[in-house]
Amino acid sequence: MVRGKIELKKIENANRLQVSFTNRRKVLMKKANDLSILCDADVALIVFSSTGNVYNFSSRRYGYVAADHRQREESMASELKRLQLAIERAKGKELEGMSFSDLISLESQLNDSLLRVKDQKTILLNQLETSRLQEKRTLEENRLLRKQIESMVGRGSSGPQVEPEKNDNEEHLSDTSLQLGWGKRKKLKIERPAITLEVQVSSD
Amino acid sequence: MVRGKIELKKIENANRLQVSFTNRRKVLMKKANDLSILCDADVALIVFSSTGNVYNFSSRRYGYVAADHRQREESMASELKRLQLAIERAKGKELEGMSFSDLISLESQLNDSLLRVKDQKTILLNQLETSRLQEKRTLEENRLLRKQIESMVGRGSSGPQVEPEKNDNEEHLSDTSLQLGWGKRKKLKIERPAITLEVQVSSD
DNA sequence: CACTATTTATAAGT
DNA sequence: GACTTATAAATAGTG
Repeated sequence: MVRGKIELKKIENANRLQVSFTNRRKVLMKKANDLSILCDADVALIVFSSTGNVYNFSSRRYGYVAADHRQREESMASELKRLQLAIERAKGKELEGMSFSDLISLESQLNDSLLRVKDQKTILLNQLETSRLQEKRTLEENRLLRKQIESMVGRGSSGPQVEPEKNDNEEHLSDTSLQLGWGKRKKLKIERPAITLEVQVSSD
Repeated sequence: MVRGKIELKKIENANRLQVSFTNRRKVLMKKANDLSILCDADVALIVFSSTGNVYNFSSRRYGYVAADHRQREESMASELKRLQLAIERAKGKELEGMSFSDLISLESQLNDSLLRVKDQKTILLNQLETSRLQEKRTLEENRLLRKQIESMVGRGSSGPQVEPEKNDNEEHLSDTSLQLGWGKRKKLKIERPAITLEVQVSSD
């Protein structure tokens, strides 16, 4: 700048500071704008003067508004806090501040939840049972078909015209059904907690 | 700038754009810094390049960090989503995608929660009982004190100096304990499902 | 990255 | 603020 480099420290003269602030702010905004246009960038700039004024620039090609951001972030933060508390309470923690009637409705909600979870378990198991039965039926059908073919071909042929590789299909299917369930049956059985009934009864 | 004014529109040559972006970004940052120091202002600047890079400057004299606002917002949003799902599941909804073992651990967690909630109810009730007893004791004490005063003053005084309206307090407390609980026990008891064991056995 | 011609930005004064 | 001026900084293009 003029008359030698200026040193990088706060301008003491309030008047000069104000003038410098105005000029530099305008230039900064302009350069931010130039950058965003010339170089296809998204730029957001917010300036608080020492007197408390706020100046804002945003290219907002992505709808970015610095001022809004604060608000949005704040509201998200509070929503997050709320949800975290709700979860803690659903886990049966942070219950200290709750009234008795709140506790009761929470308890009843948890009971509802338990029912739903158990229903879902039942649904899953039924699905497995169904597919196991279907698999069994398919296997039986296959067996019958193979028998039928054998009797049709008779002992006249030396090689199998219907390749036993068809078994591949069958095997694949049973593999799937195994994956889906029966390999885990025992494990599932073990993981049974026998506490539900006990808890419910004892608590009343 | 050089060779006549440049026009304010996106630089088409990708290479030149990149160079220009780098230079201009640096200058913009420097000027933001200069402004904040020289003019005692708070400046926050965020730049997203067209390639997705993020550059940030903040004087943050007010603790304001324009920094990865977007990133923070994104992570908050996903955290929010996660929590919302967790809550739905704690409520026993949105269970479709869950594996059987997940369902089982959810069930066991819900059982834990129930226990805790019931404990908390008990604690609350005990507290109420305790304070009710204490209240009773205080009343008794008051009665004795009044008697003592009466005997000290003798038959000289005509009206009661300690008002018997204190009874109000006691009634309020017992009302509360009634409101809070015992009317709903039966309802909770009814909500028992007996499906789990049956299902597990039949599936084997 | 360095150089260079030219435009911009700037402080101080009017 | 707006204009002026002397000088520093930034910039696009080039080597």
